[in-house]
Amino acid sequence: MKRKKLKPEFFRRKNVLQVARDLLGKILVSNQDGLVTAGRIVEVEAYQGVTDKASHAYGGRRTNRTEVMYARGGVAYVYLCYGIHHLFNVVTNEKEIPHAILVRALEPLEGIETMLARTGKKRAGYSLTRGPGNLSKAMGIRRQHSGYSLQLAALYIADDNYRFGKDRLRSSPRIGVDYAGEDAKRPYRFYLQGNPFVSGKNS
DNA sequence: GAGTAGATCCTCT
DNA sequence: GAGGATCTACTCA
Repeated sequence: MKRKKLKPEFFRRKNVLQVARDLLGKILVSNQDGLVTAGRIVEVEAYQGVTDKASHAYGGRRTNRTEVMYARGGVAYVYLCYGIHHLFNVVTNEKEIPHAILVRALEPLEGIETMLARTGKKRAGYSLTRGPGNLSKAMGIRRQHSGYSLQLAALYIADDNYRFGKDRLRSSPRIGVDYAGEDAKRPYRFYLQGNPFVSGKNS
Protein backbone atom coordinates (compact mmCIF):
# COMPACT_ATOMS: atom_id res chain seq x y z
CA MET A 1 0.00 0.00 0.00
CA LYS A 2 1.36 3.38 -0.97
CA ARG A 3 1.88 6.00 1.69
CA LYS A 4 2.19 9.71 1.19
CA LYS A 5 3.65 11.90 3.89
CA LEU A 6 1.20 14.67 4.81
CA LYS A 7 2.40 18.07 3.67
CA PRO A 8 2.77 21.07 5.98
CA GLU A 9 -0.28 22.64 4.34
CA PHE A 10 -2.41 19.86 5.77
CA PHE A 11 -1.62 21.01 9.31
CA ARG A 12 -1.69 24.72 8.61
CA ARG A 13 -5.37 24.95 7.83
CA LYS A 14 -7.26 27.32 10.09
CA ASN A 15 -9.93 24.98 11.37
CA VAL A 16 -8.34 22.71 13.96
CA LEU A 17 -11.53 20.65 14.23
CA GLN A 18 -11.39 19.94 10.50
CA VAL A 19 -7.73 18.92 10.69
CA ALA A 20 -8.50 16.68 13.66
CA ARG A 21 -11.25 14.90 11.75
CA ASP A 22 -8.98 14.49 8.76
CA LEU A 23 -6.27 12.91 10.90
CA LEU A 24 -8.49 9.95 11.68
CA GLY A 25 -7.50 7.01 9.50
CA LYS A 26 -4.05 8.45 8.77
CA ILE A 27 -0.87 6.63 9.76
CA LEU A 28 1.56 7.80 12.41
CA VAL A 29 5.07 6.52 11.69
CA SER A 30 8.02 6.69 14.05
CA ASN A 31 11.56 5.73 13.17
CA GLN A 32 13.55 5.58 16.39
CA ASP A 33 16.86 3.84 16.98
CA GLY A 34 16.58 2.17 13.59
CA LEU A 35 13.27 0.61 14.55
CA VAL A 36 10.12 1.47 12.62
CA THR A 37 6.72 1.48 14.28
CA ALA A 38 3.49 2.61 12.68
CA GLY A 39 -0.16 2.75 13.54
CA ARG A 40 -3.43 4.08 12.19
CA ILE A 41 -4.88 7.04 14.09
CA VAL A 42 -8.31 6.15 15.46
CA GLU A 43 -8.82 8.78 18.16
CA VAL A 44 -7.84 12.44 18.53
CA GLU A 45 -8.73 15.53 20.54
CA ALA A 46 -8.58 19.13 19.33
CA TYR A 47 -7.28 21.92 21.56
CA GLN A 48 -8.35 25.31 20.34
CA GLY A 49 -5.58 27.52 21.66
CA VAL A 50 -6.21 30.74 23.54
CA THR A 51 -9.99 30.41 23.76
CA ASP A 52 -9.92 26.89 25.18
CA LYS A 53 -9.56 26.47 28.94
CA ALA A 54 -8.40 22.88 28.51
CA SER A 55 -5.48 24.01 26.38
CA HIS A 56 -2.08 24.77 27.85
CA ALA A 57 -2.11 27.95 25.77
CA TYR A 58 -5.42 29.23 27.18
CA GLY A 59 -5.57 33.01 27.39
CA GLY A 60 -2.31 33.35 25.51
CA ARG A 61 -0.24 31.60 28.12
CA ARG A 62 3.24 31.31 26.77
CA THR A 63 6.03 29.49 28.54
CA ASN A 64 9.02 27.39 27.68
CA ARG A 65 6.85 24.34 27.51
CA THR A 66 4.07 25.79 25.37
CA GLU A 67 6.34 27.76 23.07
CA VAL A 68 6.20 24.94 20.52
CA MET A 69 2.45 25.39 20.15
CA TYR A 70 2.99 28.87 18.76
CA ALA A 71 5.09 27.56 15.89
CA ARG A 72 3.67 27.00 12.43
CA GLY A 73 1.59 23.86 12.01
CA GLY A 74 3.29 20.59 11.22
CA VAL A 75 5.50 20.07 14.26
CA ALA A 76 5.18 17.77 17.25
CA TYR A 77 4.34 18.96 20.76
CA VAL A 78 5.21 16.40 23.39
CA TYR A 79 4.90 16.86 27.10
CA LEU A 80 5.06 14.85 30.28
CA CYS A 81 1.91 14.29 32.30
CA TYR A 82 1.63 12.95 35.85
CA GLY A 83 5.38 12.48 35.82
CA ILE A 84 4.98 9.26 33.87
CA HIS A 85 3.24 9.64 30.55
CA HIS A 86 4.41 11.39 27.43
CA LEU A 87 1.55 12.88 25.43
CA PHE A 88 1.98 13.37 21.70
CA ASN A 89 0.31 16.33 19.98
CA VAL A 90 0.38 17.78 16.51
CA VAL A 91 0.60 21.56 16.23
CA THR A 92 -1.75 23.10 13.66
CA ASN A 93 -2.60 26.47 12.11
CA GLU A 94 -0.18 29.32 11.38
CA LYS A 95 2.59 30.78 13.49
CA GLU A 96 1.46 32.49 16.71
CA ILE A 97 -1.80 30.53 16.78
CA PRO A 98 -1.35 27.76 19.37
CA HIS A 99 -3.81 25.16 18.15
CA ALA A 100 -2.93 21.51 18.72
CA ILE A 101 -4.33 18.03 18.32
CA LEU A 102 -3.71 15.30 20.87
CA VAL A 103 -3.40 11.85 19.34
CA ARG A 104 -5.07 9.49 21.81
CA ALA A 105 -5.12 6.09 20.16
CA LEU A 106 -3.64 4.08 17.30
CA GLU A 107 -4.32 0.76 15.70
CA PRO A 108 -0.87 -0.90 15.44
CA LEU A 109 0.25 -1.72 11.90
CA GLU A 110 4.02 -2.20 11.97
CA GLY A 111 6.70 -2.96 14.52
CA ILE A 112 4.42 -4.63 17.02
CA GLU A 113 7.36 -6.58 18.44
CA THR A 114 9.13 -3.28 19.05
CA MET A 115 6.04 -1.86 20.73
CA LEU A 116 5.85 -4.86 23.03
CA ALA A 117 9.51 -4.48 23.95
CA ARG A 118 9.11 -0.75 24.66
CA THR A 119 6.01 -1.12 26.79
CA GLY A 120 7.12 -4.28 28.55
CA LYS A 121 3.92 -6.04 27.57
CA LYS A 122 3.88 -9.71 26.67
CA ARG A 123 0.90 -9.80 24.35
CA ALA A 124 -0.35 -7.42 21.69
CA GLY A 125 -3.66 -6.65 23.36
CA TYR A 126 -5.86 -3.66 22.66
CA SER A 127 -4.18 -1.70 25.43
CA LEU A 128 -0.90 -1.58 23.49
CA THR A 129 -1.60 1.75 21.80
CA ARG A 130 -4.87 2.75 23.45
CA GLY A 131 -4.63 6.01 25.34
CA PRO A 132 -2.07 8.78 24.83
CA GLY A 133 0.38 7.50 27.44
CA ASN A 134 0.55 4.00 26.02
CA LEU A 135 0.71 5.28 22.48
CA SER A 136 3.79 7.44 23.04
CA LYS A 137 5.53 4.69 24.91
CA ALA A 138 4.86 2.12 22.19
CA MET A 139 6.01 4.52 19.47
CA GLY A 140 9.14 5.53 21.39
CA ILE A 141 8.04 9.19 21.52
CA ARG A 142 9.70 11.19 24.25
CA ARG A 143 9.80 14.75 25.43
CA GLN A 144 12.84 15.61 23.36
CA HIS A 145 10.70 15.12 20.26
CA SER A 146 8.80 18.27 21.12
CA GLY A 147 9.38 20.78 18.35
CA TYR A 148 10.31 18.12 15.78
CA SER A 149 9.08 18.76 12.27
CA LEU A 150 6.73 16.10 11.01
CA GLN A 151 8.50 16.27 7.64
CA LEU A 152 11.50 14.39 9.02
CA ALA A 153 11.97 10.65 8.79
CA ALA A 154 12.04 10.17 12.56
CA LEU A 155 8.40 10.98 13.06
CA TYR A 156 5.71 11.75 10.53
CA ILE A 157 2.11 11.19 9.51
CA ALA A 158 1.16 9.59 6.21
CA ASP A 159 -1.92 8.93 4.12
CA ASP A 160 -2.31 5.49 2.58
CA ASN A 161 -5.65 6.38 1.03
CA TYR A 162 -7.54 4.52 3.72
CA ARG A 163 -11.15 5.61 3.80
CA PHE A 164 -13.94 4.89 6.22
CA GLY A 165 -17.67 5.49 6.21
CA LYS A 166 -18.74 8.91 7.44
CA ASP A 167 -21.16 7.22 9.79
CA ARG A 168 -18.21 5.79 11.73
CA LEU A 169 -16.89 9.24 12.59
CA ARG A 170 -18.06 10.14 16.08
CA SER A 171 -17.42 13.06 18.40
CA SER A 172 -17.71 13.45 22.16
CA PRO A 173 -16.45 15.64 24.99
CA ARG A 174 -12.76 15.35 25.71
CA ILE A 175 -11.35 13.11 28.38
CA GLY A 176 -9.60 14.09 31.59
CA VAL A 177 -10.21 17.84 31.31
CA ASP A 178 -12.93 18.32 33.93
CA TYR A 179 -11.03 21.26 35.36
CA ALA A 180 -11.81 23.26 32.20
CA GLY A 181 -15.39 24.10 33.17
CA GLU A 182 -17.70 24.73 30.21
CA ASP A 183 -14.92 24.06 27.75
CA ALA A 184 -14.64 20.51 29.07
CA LYS A 185 -18.02 19.78 27.49
CA ARG A 186 -17.13 20.82 23.98
CA PRO A 187 -17.30 17.91 21.53
CA TYR A 188 -13.70 18.18 20.42
CA ARG A 189 -12.85 14.50 20.67
CA PHE A 190 -13.14 12.49 17.47
CA TYR A 191 -12.88 8.74 17.02
CA LEU A 192 -13.78 5.85 14.78
CA GLN A 193 -16.80 4.09 16.13
CA GLY A 194 -16.34 0.41 16.82
CA ASN A 195 -12.56 0.42 16.77
CA PRO A 196 -11.36 -1.56 19.80
CA PHE A 197 -8.29 0.63 20.24
CA VAL A 198 -10.34 3.71 21.03
CA SER A 199 -10.08 4.57 24.72
CA GLY A 200 -12.97 5.07 27.06
CA LYS A 201 -16.51 4.09 26.21
CA ASN A 202 -16.78 3.02 22.63
CA SER A 203 -20.30 3.57 21.45
C1' DG B 1 -17.20 -5.31 36.21
C1' DA B 2 -16.80 -0.95 38.76
C1' DG B 3 -14.38 2.11 41.66
C1' DT B 4 -10.17 3.96 43.74
C1' DA B 5 -5.42 4.77 45.06
C1' DG B 6 -0.74 5.25 43.89
C1' DA B 7 3.00 6.04 40.82
C1' DT B 8 6.38 9.97 39.72
C1' DC B 9 8.67 14.30 37.78
C1' DC B 10 8.58 18.33 34.94
C1' DT B 11 6.69 22.86 34.80
C1' DC B 12 4.94 27.03 36.51
C1' DT B 13 3.78 29.97 40.66
C1' DG C 1 5.59 23.38 46.43
C1' DA C 2 1.48 21.97 43.94
C1' DG C 3 -0.64 19.77 40.38
C1' DG C 4 -1.36 17.60 35.89
C1' DA C 5 -4.73 16.37 28.29
C1' DT C 6 -2.95 9.00 32.47
C1' DC C 7 -2.39 3.97 33.43
C1' DT C 8 -2.28 -0.02 36.19
C1' DA C 9 -3.30 -2.92 39.85
C1' DC C 10 -5.89 -3.89 43.43
C1' DT C 11 -10.13 -4.19 46.06
C1' DC C 12 -14.88 -5.39 46.52
C1' DA C 13 -18.85 -7.40 44.66
